Amino acid sequence: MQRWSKLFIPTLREAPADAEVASHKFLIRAGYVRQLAAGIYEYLFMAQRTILKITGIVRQEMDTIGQEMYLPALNPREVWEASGRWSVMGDNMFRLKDRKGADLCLGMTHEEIMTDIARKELRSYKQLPQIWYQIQTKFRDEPRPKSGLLRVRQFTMKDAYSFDIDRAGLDKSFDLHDKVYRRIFSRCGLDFVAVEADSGSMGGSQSQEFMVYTDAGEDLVASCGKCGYAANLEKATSKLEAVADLADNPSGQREKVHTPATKTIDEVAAFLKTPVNCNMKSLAYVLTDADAKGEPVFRPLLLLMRGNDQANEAKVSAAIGGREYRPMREEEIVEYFGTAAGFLGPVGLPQVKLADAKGKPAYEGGKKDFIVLLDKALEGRRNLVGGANEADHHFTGLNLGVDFTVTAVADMRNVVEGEGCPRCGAPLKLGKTVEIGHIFKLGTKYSESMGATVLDKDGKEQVLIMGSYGIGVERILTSAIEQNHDDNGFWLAPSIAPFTVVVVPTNVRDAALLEGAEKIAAELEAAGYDVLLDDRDERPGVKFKDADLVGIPYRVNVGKFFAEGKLELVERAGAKKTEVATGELLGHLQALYNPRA
RNA sequence: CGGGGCGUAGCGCAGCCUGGUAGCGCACCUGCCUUGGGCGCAGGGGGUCGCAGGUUCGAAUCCUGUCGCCCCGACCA
Repeated sequence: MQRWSKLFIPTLREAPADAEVASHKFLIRAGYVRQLAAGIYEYLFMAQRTILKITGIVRQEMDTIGQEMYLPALNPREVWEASGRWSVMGDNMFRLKDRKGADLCLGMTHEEIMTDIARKELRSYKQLPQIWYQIQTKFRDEPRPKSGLLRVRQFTMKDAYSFDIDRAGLDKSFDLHDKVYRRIFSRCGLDFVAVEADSGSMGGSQSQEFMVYTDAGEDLVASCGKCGYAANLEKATSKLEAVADLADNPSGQREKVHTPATKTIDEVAAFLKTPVNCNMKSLAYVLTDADAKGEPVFRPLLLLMRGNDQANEAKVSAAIGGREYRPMREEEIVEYFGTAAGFLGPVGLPQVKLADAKGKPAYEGGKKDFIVLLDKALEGRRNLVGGANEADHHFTGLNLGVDFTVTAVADMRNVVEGEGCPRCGAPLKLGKTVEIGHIFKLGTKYSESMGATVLDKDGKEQVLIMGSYGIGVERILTSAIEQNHDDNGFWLAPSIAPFTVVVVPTNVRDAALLEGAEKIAAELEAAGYDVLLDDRDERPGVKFKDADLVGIPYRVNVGKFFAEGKLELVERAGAKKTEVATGELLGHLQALYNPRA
């Protein structure tokens, strides 16, 4: 039993002005955390208690399928060079030097370190499969930390890695994690959804995210209420309604038309009186690659999309093998296209082949050669309208293969709410979410680049097949708060709350009340509850407000009816008050939640 | 990296435009009072006004620089 009067729980009446989302406001107000710097937080007593409960559940569940380790956060450059991610991670990685001048970094994930252990130690297929995990601090120099604990630069992650001899083994390991993750999030009281996701810089073939719906989230998920399809917008596809193509030009060929002062797609469409969907939008970027010597090479990149569609950054990134890219600057547009933005198009652009993700010497060809990507939604379309690479002019009647060619076709557009589910055709819904977990089938990306192999039955060397699996521990807390709060505070599931019940004597100067409360608190503790006794010499109003604020799911008031042998049991979630006889309290509470059950 | 906003007591804010001894509410300390939803009365402690330069007799206030924090954007040519 803990006594509130002895604890440091610095609650605030007002939220700090720079807190926007509910979880941020309440974590500060409830005295859980304080900020040290942008994206760096101090976890005080209450937060730490909750985090320990969460990691306790994570550990208990993970131990059913894997083994816990603890790896260094301080990593030497060489290991990251071996996988090629020393450069890929860019500014997101915290880097430092030791006294000898050697490069080090702070680990942002641990594929490299785990793979390093595997390559040094694993020798035989007989040692497989292995699932290794840890619960550890990660460091990521986010471009923009925000929303309190939702996007930070230092956080706790449960990261797990699987090593198998073949694909079937990986499927099994992946499946085990899927099941364990569902149990973990359920036990933490979260309302979550598993969705198809993009693998991003992790690489690999398949990945699945675990998301919690909340407006504080940064990710969009497209979901189908009918068949259960759900995917991150970075991955989601849809069934598009067919669009009628424009008729052939009278000449049967492309025609250049004068389109003065029509810089935007909407202006062009309105001017030519054509549907926006029949206009082809040209988006110009510059992608960065490395040449054979590892020096950066810049390459113009042109995306062709339907006029009313939006490019999805992650999909584009996937289409170009994860290489970095940025919007083309104005002067570059003039240099590459010979005209200013607004009238860009693919006709007459020199092109190179798109090297695959493994292709070492990047691209051949001249410096001005383009990579041109056509969005899937434009595949098969005829007589498109597009820029003529000449001021105030567009082409009509553009046809792929006749008037222009492309390097590749790829799905790059954002799905729009209401479009058909790719599986069943029912309208898709979009919702904002927070990512709380992510599981990847990595394949051989790390084992191959770092040389992690074992001998198989035939004595043949085989590259390890890997998976990696992460849970954002603090995000379980923040998303729980986002899901369960009102004006007065929040409530956590008893499994992760810092205390399961707070016992509140309304007046500690009344010896009978205080003694009674102590007795009740001791009794509850004996029954397995984490009990907080609010023995502070404060007025009842102050105690009630604080109790409502700090996330404890149950409260017992020891007050004016105590003399008659009665108590009040308050369920924070529904603000439901029940009057119970003193002797019947435990039974009532156990009906709601029994820590020994 | 681009744009916007803000740095004055632990929290929330005023004062700045128009320079002249730094204020309010909450919180905190002492006493009295009160005890079922942030009670009342009285007294009190706490701030190099983010930092560094400059202008001035005098700077929280004006100027320059810098650091920090928050928000939006970093896609639609």
